Amino acid sequence: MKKVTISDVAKHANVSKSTVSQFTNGRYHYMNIETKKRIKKSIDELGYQGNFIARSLRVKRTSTIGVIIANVLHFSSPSVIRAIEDVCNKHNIHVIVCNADENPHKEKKYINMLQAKQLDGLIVFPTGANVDLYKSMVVDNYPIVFMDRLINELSVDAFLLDNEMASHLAVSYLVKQKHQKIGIITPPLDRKISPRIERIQGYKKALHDHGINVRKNYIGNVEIDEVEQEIYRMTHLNDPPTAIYLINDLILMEALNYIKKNNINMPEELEIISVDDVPFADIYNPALTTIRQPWFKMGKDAAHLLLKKTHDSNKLQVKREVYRYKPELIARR
Amino acid sequence: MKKVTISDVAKHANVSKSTVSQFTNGRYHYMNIETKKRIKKSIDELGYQGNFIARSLRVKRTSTIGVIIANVLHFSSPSVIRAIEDVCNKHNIHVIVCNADENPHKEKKYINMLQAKQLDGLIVFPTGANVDLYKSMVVDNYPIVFMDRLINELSVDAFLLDNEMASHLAVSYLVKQKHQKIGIITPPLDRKISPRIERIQGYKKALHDHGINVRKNYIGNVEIDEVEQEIYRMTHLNDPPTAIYLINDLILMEALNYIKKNNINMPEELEIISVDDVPFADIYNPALTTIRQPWFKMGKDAAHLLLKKTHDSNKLQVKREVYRYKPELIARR
DNA sequence: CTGAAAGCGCTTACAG
DNA sequence: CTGAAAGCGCTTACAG
Repeated sequence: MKKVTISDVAKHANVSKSTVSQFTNGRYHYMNIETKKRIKKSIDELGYQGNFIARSLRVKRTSTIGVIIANVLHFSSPSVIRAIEDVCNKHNIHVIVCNADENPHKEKKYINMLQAKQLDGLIVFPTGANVDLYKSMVVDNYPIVFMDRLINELSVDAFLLDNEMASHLAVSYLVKQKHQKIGIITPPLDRKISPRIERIQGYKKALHDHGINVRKNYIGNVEIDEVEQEIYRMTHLNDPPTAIYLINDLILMEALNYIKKNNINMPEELEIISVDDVPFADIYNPALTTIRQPWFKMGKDAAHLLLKKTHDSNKLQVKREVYRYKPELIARR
Repeated sequence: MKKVTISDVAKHANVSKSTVSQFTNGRYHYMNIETKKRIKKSIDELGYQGNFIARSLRVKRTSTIGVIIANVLHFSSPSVIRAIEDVCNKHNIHVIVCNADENPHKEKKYINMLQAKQLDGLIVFPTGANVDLYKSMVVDNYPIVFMDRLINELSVDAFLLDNEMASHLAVSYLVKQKHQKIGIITPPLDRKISPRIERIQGYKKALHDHGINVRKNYIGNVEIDEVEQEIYRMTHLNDPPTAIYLINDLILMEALNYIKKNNINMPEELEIISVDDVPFADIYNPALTTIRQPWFKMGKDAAHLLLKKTHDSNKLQVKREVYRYKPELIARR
């Protein structure tokens, strides 16, 4: 597996490495047609393939960006990744995807790894920790963009759902279905992950707008493996909620599991609604009402902005921009 | 965003680049303790982070492998990827995942890209085309391993399901449920994608073993967007099948869609079984019986073998190994 | 229109 | 125990 290098091509075509390089980089407007032909022929005959690593070292640009997903288990991951890849492909930029698994240590490891690999920029769904690490990246003016989550101390552009509106859609839908006793389940709030906080706030605000009192009992902030027992707790209150708002798809899965195992009649005995559409929402029995995030659009926009940043990385970021996207209610019954 | 290099560290610590390099590579058994301390201090003070690209160029090893998935829409993708990443992480190897989208052109583009990036090896779910490209990789003794699919002309190790057994499990299960009229739906067979072919063969063989005649009418090989009309066709035959074997999860999704839209009673009016477990099989109403592939194990094994190959890439492959994995029936009713 | 030279940031024999 | 030198495979001013 001996590799053919630019020197081999140069020798074979009887020109200098410089000339071959000009050719492979498409700068041959002024090149003798014979030279061009000879180089082309040599490349084909030798099966020459450029060494991207060597090129990157020289030009100080890897034409590669990284994306760090907080948790790939979300059903939305493929769409976001796909959207990012689509725009990057068009610009001949490669994408490396990493899964932080909601684990700040993993997140940090990946960031260090990606920086060591000299990636041109990063799109990240931050776990919420590693603030100092991000801060130093901001100071270095390293191109970076957040998705889904906001970190207040950091001046990093972010692409997010209008979470308050999402909660408003959810609560209003349930109220319209004659529900007044509405619970909510979110993952833990300790790491101050913005969508969780904002969705809870939105939920409280929406209840208020509908003249419904917030009941502490109806609010659950629990780990994913405690969701079932949390639903058990809520549904076994003296005056239990008749509907529960689940703030993401993973919680939805747990809820469906509980509902099924306990033969709960949905929606008669318990109604649910969740943020993030799932691929089986349509075919489920009964069909699931969800609130869709425009992930594909968000991914595209984030990628575009990041690519722009990688090109004018000299320009210092003046102020953080936060792009909010409208959620969409998909009422399926 | 001026980068700190090894030279900066050397200057700052008053040693040579060689010595810094020895230090960062952990070869400092013989190093003066003072020198070690000075270097450590300089690295910390300057915030030095090695340039992986430069290192890769020098050592001719990127410590990175690629995986090309034929179609990430399969629900199994996360597990396989996760398994591969787990073993690679343990060996400090990075992973780049690409999605060929069942598109041979994309597949080719990605392979070229990954080779240009000097990846140490590839795990691929081949689309079935690009045989010549793979052939040249085999000739070059480039480390590569196939998953899920086999290409007969190519001497590439492969990790696959025992597809015949999967079909046997499916058919036997249905027969045990008193079905004698059993259909099958697969994607198109033109590209000779081995699991499709083998599952059909296994289906025929299993029917035969149960003394049931194969009926041409009961076999559908169609594109994913034609699955619904194919089910329509089969269920509207004079003597329609009472059960259908769906050979993958994407076909299952379409089938469920059809069944739901047409208010078909499952399993009374039509029973189904499918290969590849889906995340909602348990919570679906009614629960879905599936045939599980040990994707996690397959991914781990494939990664281990590939890493091994990247280390003795001088050893010429003598003969292709095909590793077959046992499917597992998950009867959920 | 083409080539010689320098250099990107590392590592690795080798010398001392 | 430490350093000078060569070189990985490219690209890019610059000279001619």
